Amino acid sequence: MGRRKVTHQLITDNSTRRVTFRKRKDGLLKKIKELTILCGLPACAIIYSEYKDGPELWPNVNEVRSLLDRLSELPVEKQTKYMMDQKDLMNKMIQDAEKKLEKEKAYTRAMKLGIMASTSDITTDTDCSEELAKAAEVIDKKLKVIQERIKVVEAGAPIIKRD
Amino acid sequence: MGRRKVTHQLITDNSTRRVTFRKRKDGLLKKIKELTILCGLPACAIIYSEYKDGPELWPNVNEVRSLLDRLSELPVEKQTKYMMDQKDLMNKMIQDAEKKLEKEKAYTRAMKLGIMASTSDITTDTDCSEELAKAAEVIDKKLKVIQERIKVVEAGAPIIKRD
DNA sequence: ATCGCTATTGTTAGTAT
DNA sequence: AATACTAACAATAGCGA
Repeated sequence: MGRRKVTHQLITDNSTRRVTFRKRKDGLLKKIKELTILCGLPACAIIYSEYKDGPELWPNVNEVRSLLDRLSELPVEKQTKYMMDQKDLMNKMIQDAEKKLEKEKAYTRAMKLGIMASTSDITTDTDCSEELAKAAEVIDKKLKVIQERIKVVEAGAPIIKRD
Repeated sequence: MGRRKVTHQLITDNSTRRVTFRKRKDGLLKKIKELTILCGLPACAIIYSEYKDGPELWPNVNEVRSLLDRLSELPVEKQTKYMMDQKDLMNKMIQDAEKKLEKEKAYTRAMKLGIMASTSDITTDTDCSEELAKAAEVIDKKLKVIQERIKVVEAGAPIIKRD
């Protein structure tokens, strides 16, 4: 039959989860591709799964170089500015990362691009996956609200709440 | 009324593009969130836009370090394997990219870390390279405009416009 | 496990406010 | 420009092969 309503909870059944993963991952990558094309902007996604040794990436790396080059042309201050303009959490990360940059030039360049991997690491601990999933949901809602606020504030619009 | 069929082309109208960006970006982030929750895996997305100084990230950057560390621990063979294991639509693009990777060892390094950027300069896309080439042109102009803006902002001009 | 198939739910383009 | 609405279209859950 058709589909069931989305549940927003960890899929416990292994095969179902695998299938869902593949379907949704494909859909996701497609979405990103569309976004970049429709809006003419750079974006990427990194997805880790238990089914592959490494993360699945979007898009390919052909076009990355041009972006890197373009950014490399920018004075360092502005490159750094990308990161500093991000919220507090980013700041710490950057600082920490900067140490590694000295060792790894290539890596450094990528970092300066503001390209970072992150994870909520809700890894499948069968013990408390349920609780974690719920927690994640709650946190996510909070985040959404916060992001909305940020958006509104940055847009310079007053925060009007009506009921 | 409802919607029109998807066009898969750069939206030239500014306001339309902006609205589409916000809608689709939100949808995308939601999708990623769902994927991570449903499948219990870490994933992230990074989206650059002309509307913000820095990229929009999902989810947050708190756990980035652990993820990066985890990746660094992987043996190089498996890091490389990331790309080779792709079977889906990315396959073609990956293979194509692979050749270029050999030339760019440093860049490859960053890639192996799973840190990637992308641009809409998708001149090599096999599907609709012509249209995309056009898009790339437009994007290029956009980028210049953006850089100009950055300069202005750096010069100390406030962007706060409200009353 | 993977693929094809649809009934359904989910997403969003255009419109009005 | 942001928000709300809704029709149309797209994504996909559950099945069967």
